[in-house]
Amino acid sequence: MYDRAVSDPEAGLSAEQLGAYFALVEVGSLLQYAVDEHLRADGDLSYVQFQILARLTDAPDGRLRMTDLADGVVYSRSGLTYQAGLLVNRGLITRAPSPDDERSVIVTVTDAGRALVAHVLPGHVERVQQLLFAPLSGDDVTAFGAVLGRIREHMRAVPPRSAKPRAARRKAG
Amino acid sequence: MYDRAVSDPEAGLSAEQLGAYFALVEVGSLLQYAVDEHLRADGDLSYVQFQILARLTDAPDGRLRMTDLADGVVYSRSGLTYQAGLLVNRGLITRAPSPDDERSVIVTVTDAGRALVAHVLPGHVERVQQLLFAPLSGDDVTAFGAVLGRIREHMRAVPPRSAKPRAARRKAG
DNA sequence: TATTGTTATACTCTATAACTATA
DNA sequence: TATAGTTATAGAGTATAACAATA
Repeated sequence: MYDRAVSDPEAGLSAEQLGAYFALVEVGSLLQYAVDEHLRADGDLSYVQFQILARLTDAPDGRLRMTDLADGVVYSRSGLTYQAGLLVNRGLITRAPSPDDERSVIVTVTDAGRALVAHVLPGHVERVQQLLFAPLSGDDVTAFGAVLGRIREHMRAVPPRSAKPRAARRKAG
Repeated sequence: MYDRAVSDPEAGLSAEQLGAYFALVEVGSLLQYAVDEHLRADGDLSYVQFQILARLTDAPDGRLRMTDLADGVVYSRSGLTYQAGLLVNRGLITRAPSPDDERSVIVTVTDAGRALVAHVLPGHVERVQQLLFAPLSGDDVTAFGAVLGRIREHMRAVPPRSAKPRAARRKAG
């Protein structure tokens, strides 16, 4: 890769860090690509749509507020509204105002939505297995997962994305 | 995450694998997001554009063929043409037909392009350092990089993306 | 006044197919 | 006939801002 440009000693990344960074970017990109392709072909779903459905499938009663979904799926609010609209049109989820808080909208997976997740899941998992884990030993997975978990926690300590735009906007004008 | 839905024993991912997978997706996404944001703010560059410039900066004489760029940057040919067009408009690269093979186009970084990379690089590396490596020990980085490298090699053994569309199309019709 | 969500809109990016030109 | 690249075009996705409604 562009090692010479980036591993300038001044810049502050060792050759080893650099290699890990590039590998992470490439692996993440390739995995994303493969998984996306499968979900699209097998269920006509984008990865984001799959995430929404899967999260709902896991939630108690298959229900979550829009805000809760947005926090997990990384989206802007309008982006989530857009995606949710697509899923509603396909009968995979429903939206209804919350009884508790009339401002909120409760999203619920339909049976069709659950069925689609179930349909797509085996192939999804298979791809992950074959692409990501096939070349790794059990110990590798343990070590890899541990480090990633640590990084994730560290990153989470930093600002959340969906919160910033709205909150920051109001101050700036 | 959607553990219940995905960790179905039938499906074939252990809880540990699942955790690693989710962590990878989240870390990759967060890192991408942060880095993208910085490149955009500091240099008005998308990550892809930055990759193109950085790869050229590293190449001998700062020159590469379009095809070589496409292979590395994961793009469809038309997508690369589009991005290259943007960079040409900004004076960051130039395009010229290859003397060797008149079909080919040689892309070259301009001084302005090199300057922009140099301008953006410190901040870019800083983000990676702070977000990705800050919570890791030297040993962590070593282990992490080793596993990622193995995965990457494994993934590379699988089909390349930019090659498929064109090659597959001709057979299908 | 703050929060939840939608809508309108504009823009970026990507992919497909058709096309040109060279090998 | 195969390869390199461009163009036209259409579609998906995203972000911003303005908006309505509830707390």
